[in-house]
Amino acid sequence: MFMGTSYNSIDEKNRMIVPAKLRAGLGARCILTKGLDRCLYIYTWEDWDKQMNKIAQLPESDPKVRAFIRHFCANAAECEFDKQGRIIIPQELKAYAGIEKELVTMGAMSKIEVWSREIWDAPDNESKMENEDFAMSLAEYNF
Amino acid sequence: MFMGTSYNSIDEKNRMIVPAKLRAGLGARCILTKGLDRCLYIYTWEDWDKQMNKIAQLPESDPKVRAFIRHFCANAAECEFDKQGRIIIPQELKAYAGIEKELVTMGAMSKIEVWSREIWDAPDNESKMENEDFAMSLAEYNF
DNA sequence: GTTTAAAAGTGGTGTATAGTGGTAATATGA
DNA sequence: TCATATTACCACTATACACCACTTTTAAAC
Repeated sequence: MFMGTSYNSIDEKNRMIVPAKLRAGLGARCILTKGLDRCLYIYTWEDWDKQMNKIAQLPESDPKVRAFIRHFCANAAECEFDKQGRIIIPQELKAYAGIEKELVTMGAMSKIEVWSREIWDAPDNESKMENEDFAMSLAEYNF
Repeated sequence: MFMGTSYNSIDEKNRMIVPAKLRAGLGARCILTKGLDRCLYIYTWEDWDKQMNKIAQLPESDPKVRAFIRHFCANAAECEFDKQGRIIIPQELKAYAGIEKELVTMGAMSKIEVWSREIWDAPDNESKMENEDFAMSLAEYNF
């Protein structure tokens, strides 16, 4: 179970630190790919496998399903850590997430999300629930 | 069932004591996260786990669910006690609760609430209802 | 009521390691 | 062969963590 938030940066060689606490939950390698919002997902190898199996159940005749598969798989990169615990973010993914320098890494249950700090902190970021929204959602889901 | 109130302080290293009486009800570790008002919640690991399992059932394709997961996980910290029974409060949570030095810790049924003392004692603290007010409100729920 | 002892809470110090930046070596392509 | 890009390696710094010592409070016994 990944959780917690870290603020770090990416260097000119596109290396990013995976915070030690989160790193401990990944093995020797991990999968980096495009997320559903403007962020990147990091999966453990095992969870990635599960996701793939889930997706494999979807009907490929549906164009939306095909687009979904492309979104996930075409950009997936298998990453290994260097001795300092960093992975390299491919250009394509970096661009997709709008990452320039500062980034936010957060645990999100079975995966890790990586955001550009500017995008994450932006006032119009709908993915970031403010407190009242959150309280409302709690009621909605009978929490 | 957590009960009682304690007044303590946080030090420069963001360490706070979990009062011994409350600590006994938590195991070796606990979860610290944002509360609904301007306070923090401490959950037992078991309670947290239950909540997480509930959330894991929700469909991730729903943007609200994703935001929900982010709010829950990103703001949560798994805490372990040091030999003196203290936990470390992450910067983000400290800022959210407006904690500077003095804090109030109170048992609240299945969880523990942590408040900045200044905010808790403030005359405009709506969370601290005086008798007539809350008695009225409870009538609404047939209490 | 006073004394004693144990537990709870506070503060500080040193060490390990996480994170950052840079350099060297290897590979790749022109 | 040379220039560029990529990868692996190394070194430094700041922070976080574990440990220790002390103070204060609470409880208990005389």
